[in-house]
Amino acid sequence: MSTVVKALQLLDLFSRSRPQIGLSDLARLAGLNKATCFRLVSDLCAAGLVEQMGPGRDYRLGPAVLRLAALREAHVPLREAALPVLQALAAQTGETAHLSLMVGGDLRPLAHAYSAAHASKITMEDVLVFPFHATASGLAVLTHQPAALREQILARPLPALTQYTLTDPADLRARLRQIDALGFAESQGGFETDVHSFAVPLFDALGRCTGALSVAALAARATPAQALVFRSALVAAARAVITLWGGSLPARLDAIWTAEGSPPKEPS
Amino acid sequence: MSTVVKALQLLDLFSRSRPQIGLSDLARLAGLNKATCFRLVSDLCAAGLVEQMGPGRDYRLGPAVLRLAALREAHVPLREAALPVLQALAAQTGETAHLSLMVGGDLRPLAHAYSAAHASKITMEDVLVFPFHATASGLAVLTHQPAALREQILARPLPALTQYTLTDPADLRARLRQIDALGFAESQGGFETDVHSFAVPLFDALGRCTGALSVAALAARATPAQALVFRSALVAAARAVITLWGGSLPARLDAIWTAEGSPPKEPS
DNA sequence: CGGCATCGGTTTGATAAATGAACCGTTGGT
DNA sequence: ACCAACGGTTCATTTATCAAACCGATGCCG
Repeated sequence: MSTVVKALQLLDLFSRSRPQIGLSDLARLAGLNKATCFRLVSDLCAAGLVEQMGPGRDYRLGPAVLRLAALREAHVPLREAALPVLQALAAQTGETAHLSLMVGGDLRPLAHAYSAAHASKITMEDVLVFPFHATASGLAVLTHQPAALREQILARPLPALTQYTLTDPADLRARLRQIDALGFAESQGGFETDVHSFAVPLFDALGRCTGALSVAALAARATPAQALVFRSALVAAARAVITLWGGSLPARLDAIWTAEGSPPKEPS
Repeated sequence: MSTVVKALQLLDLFSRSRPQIGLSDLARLAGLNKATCFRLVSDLCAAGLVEQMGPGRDYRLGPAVLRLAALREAHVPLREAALPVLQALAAQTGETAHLSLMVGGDLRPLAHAYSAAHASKITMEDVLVFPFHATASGLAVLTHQPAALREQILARPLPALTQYTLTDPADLRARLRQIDALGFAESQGGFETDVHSFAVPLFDALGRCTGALSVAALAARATPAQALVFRSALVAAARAVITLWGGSLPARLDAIWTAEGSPPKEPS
C-alpha cells in the first residue's frame, strides 16, 4: 500500500466522537508502527491537514481542510446545493434524511437532515461508512455499479450487523435484481435492528452512480403505507439533487420512477 | 522530500482561478514527473480528496474535504482557534487586542484579549458594533469590501462620536485609499477621544474580507515607534489567524505586508 | 485524409525513501 | 521510588518511488 494512502487513512480516524487523537492511539487505530505513524502525521501537519494542540499533545484536523472545502464548494457546491432538498425530504417524510457519496470505494455520508415530527429519530453523526450490504443506501448504489466493481464489493467480508443482515452474496444478488426493477432500495433492520431505511441512487454528469439519497425511520413507523410516501418523496428529491448537480438520470430508471407504483418489470 | 508532502502539495495547486487541472498540467505545475504525479493524484482520488471528472478528464478537489471541514468546524470553532493568537498579540503589544467579524452588514466583536503590561487598558466588553467610519477595524474592513457594499455603508448616517471622527464620505474615501496602499488602518480618537486603534483586515477561504484584527491603545502610549510595533505584530497575527481559519490572503496585500515588514531581499 | 502534437496512463532498471525494533527523556499514577 | 505509557528519535534493512521512454487515443490543421 502506498504511503500516501496510509497517511490519508489517518484522516478517517477522526470523527465527531473522537475529534482528537494521541500519537500512540493513532498508530494503534491505524495498525501502523509508531515511528511510521509519527512521520505520516508530521507530514499531514506540515500540510495543515492536521495540527497538534501543543508540544507532546493530541492531534486534530487542521485549518487546511477549511480552505480546501471552501474551494470545492465554490466550484462544486454539492453539499450546499443538496442541503435544502434534504431538509425538505426530512420535513415531508417526518424522518431522518441523509445523502451519501461513493468516495474511494466506500459509501460515506455527505449531509443529513432531521425532522421535528417525532421526538425519536435516527441520528447520523457517528456513521463513517455505510455498509453496502446492510443499508438501503448501500444496496441502491451497489445495484447501479459496473458489474466488476459490484462483484469486487460482494467479495469483501459481509459482516452480519444484526440478525436481519443479508450476508450471502447469492441472496444479495437476488435482492439487487429486485431493487434494479423497482428503482428503489429498502433495508429492514440490516444495519440496526430497529431501523428501516429506504433509498434511491444518485448519478453524476456522466451517468455513473456516485451516491444515494435515503430516509431512515424507526421500524415501528415504517408501515407499507409510509413506505409509499417515502418512495415518492425520495424519487422527487433525487430528481432535484441530480438536476442541481448537473447529473444525468439513466433513461431506464427515469421511466421506472415516472410510472409511480408500477408493477416490477423484468430487466431485459 | 517525503512522498506524502509531495502529494499534499498537489492540493495547493487548486485555486479559485484554477479549480480543475489535467494530469500533465498538474505534473508541470508541481514540478513532478508525470508518472509520479499520476500515482500521487490516484492516491488522493482513492481517499476522495480529489476526484476525476471522467475517464481521461481533469481532476478537481473531491467530496472528502467537505466531510473533514465539517468535522473540524464542529470541534474547533473559529473563536476558539483565534483566541491564542489574540492573547499573544496582546502580550506582544502590551495593549488590548480584539477580533471583529462582519455579520449581517455590521462589524461585531468576536473575541478580545487584554495585556497585563499596563494598569490602564481599553476594555471591550461593552462594544456591540464597531462603526465602520470611526474605528481602525471598521476602516480596514471597509477598505476591502466590494465597491457596491462600501458605498452602501458610506451612505448610512455617519455620526461624529468624538471631535476627531471622520464623517465626510469624501474624506473617508481618501482615507480608505491610504489604508489600501499601506495595508494597515489607523484611527486616532475616532471612537473615543483617548483611544488610538490599529487594524488589519482578515479574509476567508474565498478571499473575501470578513473581519479585522485590531490593537487599541491609550492615545498617550500610541507613539510613532509603538505604531510600528503594532503594525508588525498585527500583520504576523493576521497571517496566523487567516491560516488557522483556512483563509487566503490576497496576493497584493501579502506583497505589501511582506515588503514593509522585512528588510528588502533580492531573490535570484 | 494524414501527419503531428498532446493527452491520460503504463512500464523499466536505478535509486531514494519508508520501515520497525529498540531506545531516549518525561510524565503521571500508585 | 517505582513502573507503565507517553511523544519523539535513531539506524540498518527493505521496499516503494523515480525519471525517461513508451503506448494508444484524441484533436488539430493543412
